[in-house]
Amino acid sequence: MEMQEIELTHVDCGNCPIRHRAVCARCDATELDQLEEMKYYRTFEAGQTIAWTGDKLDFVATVVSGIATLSQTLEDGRTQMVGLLLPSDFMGRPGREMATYDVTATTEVVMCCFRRRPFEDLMRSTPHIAQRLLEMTLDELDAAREWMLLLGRKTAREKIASLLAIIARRNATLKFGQAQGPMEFDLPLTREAMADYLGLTLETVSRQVSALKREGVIELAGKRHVSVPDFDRLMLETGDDTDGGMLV
Amino acid sequence: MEMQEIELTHVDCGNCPIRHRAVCARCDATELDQLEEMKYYRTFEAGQTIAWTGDKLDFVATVVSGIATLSQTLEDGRTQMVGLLLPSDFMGRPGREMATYDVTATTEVVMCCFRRRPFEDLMRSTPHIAQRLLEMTLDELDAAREWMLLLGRKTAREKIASLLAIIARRNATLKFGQAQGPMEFDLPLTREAMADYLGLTLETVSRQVSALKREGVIELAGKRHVSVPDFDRLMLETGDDTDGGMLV
DNA sequence: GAACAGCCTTGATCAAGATCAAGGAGGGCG
DNA sequence: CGCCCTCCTTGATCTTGATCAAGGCTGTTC
Repeated sequence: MEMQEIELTHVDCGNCPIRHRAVCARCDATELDQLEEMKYYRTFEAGQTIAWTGDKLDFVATVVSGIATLSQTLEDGRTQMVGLLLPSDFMGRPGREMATYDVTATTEVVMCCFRRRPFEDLMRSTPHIAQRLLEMTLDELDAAREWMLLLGRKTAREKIASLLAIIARRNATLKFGQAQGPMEFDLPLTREAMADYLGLTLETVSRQVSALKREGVIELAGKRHVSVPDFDRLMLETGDDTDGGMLV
Repeated sequence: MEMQEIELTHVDCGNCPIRHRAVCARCDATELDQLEEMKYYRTFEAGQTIAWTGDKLDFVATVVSGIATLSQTLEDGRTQMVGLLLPSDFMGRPGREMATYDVTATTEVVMCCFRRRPFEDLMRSTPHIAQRLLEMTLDELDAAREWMLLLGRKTAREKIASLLAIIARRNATLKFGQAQGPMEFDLPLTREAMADYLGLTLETVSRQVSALKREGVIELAGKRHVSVPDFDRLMLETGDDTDGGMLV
């Protein structure tokens, strides 16, 4: 069966990724209509908690705009970010009632939501959806494993470089379809959130970012705006294999 | 649709988890027959590499017996284990040609394999399979995220305690259907493999295991045989929330 | 049973990153 | 404008786990 992107013209919400990514790849009009009827939008403010671990979560959703994080916390308050939701990412788990992570809006976030029950029903009657979700979940699993390598074996400097590379790449992909040229972007995370992502303290993040700046690997305008004059130079700092990898 | 375990009597390989877990949960005889025809077994010796990152991998498989690991390596050789395959776990990715991790047999391993192409075809025509694989993949993703918390935020001692708890629990589940009583098991991993799992060095693993033994949290017979006199006591050392968690 | 190999333990020292502490930059608001 | 608040930076010191090094245990091979 061949992948086939639908015409976006018959989608009233061009941004809504559940159509574009999770369903439309192999869709027909009927399915779209069903999804169309059950979807609704919610907006969360920056800093707002979308769900706490253990909360009942009666919807699944995709991020339309903004950035949200998934994180887990130990008894004594140490927290580790375990997922970063960018536009088009999927959130929630069909077949599970409870949230298993804290979900927090980092910026203002718009989500396209589907009530869980009807979505599950549709999933059962529409094989493409499970297949597409499987693909997306496998991609997430790959990303999680890349992240495990980072957490377990990289130095602080390599962690920072890796995070910058990930954001830069993802940004470039969103904008241009692929990475290219000198890159420039705003960090969507505070130093503390970066630390939670990387398993470091915020002081260490700050120091390493300063070091990369001092050495000309990156340039900073203000605290958040980053430009990367030479992406390959940055990649050298990540510790990653230069050829393989990056399949996601 | 209700889950429904098949009678294992009409399965010639009672152990083969792709039948039992990935397919049989919602199966009919026809599907079983198709799977039956395309499956074959392979045995790998302890220490043998099943696939290197980048290798062409023309099958998917489930572990029938033995233990295998997934790991990733940085340019300079630092390695991080990113997956542990125990009996009934699934390996390989429908829709992808290449292995993205090194897969290594830790003990002798028997796998029940399906050539990738026919399996993918079957998956397309049999929605249950994608749905079941999605469930399994989501479970793996949860486990990976739990693991990220461990790698990013736990101390060496907590890491060791967590690993022991995971193995103890998994072992008890396999044997009794759920955790219970005083637990006893053989470590399936060398100290070095444990270190790769936990993002530590083998020396640190050795020291922390010794410390837990010295303090009576665990008992050791030889280097590998562990018994846990009081599971709750061990859990206290993991740093985890005692109530929540462990949804997988 | 001696020699060897693989795996593990323990000790001494070192260094990366955490922790503790102080203060700076920018932005919103009275 | 001045105040406060959040976020960030930098310095000094401490701690955890890494690194370097030596040797022990167990099982296998000849």
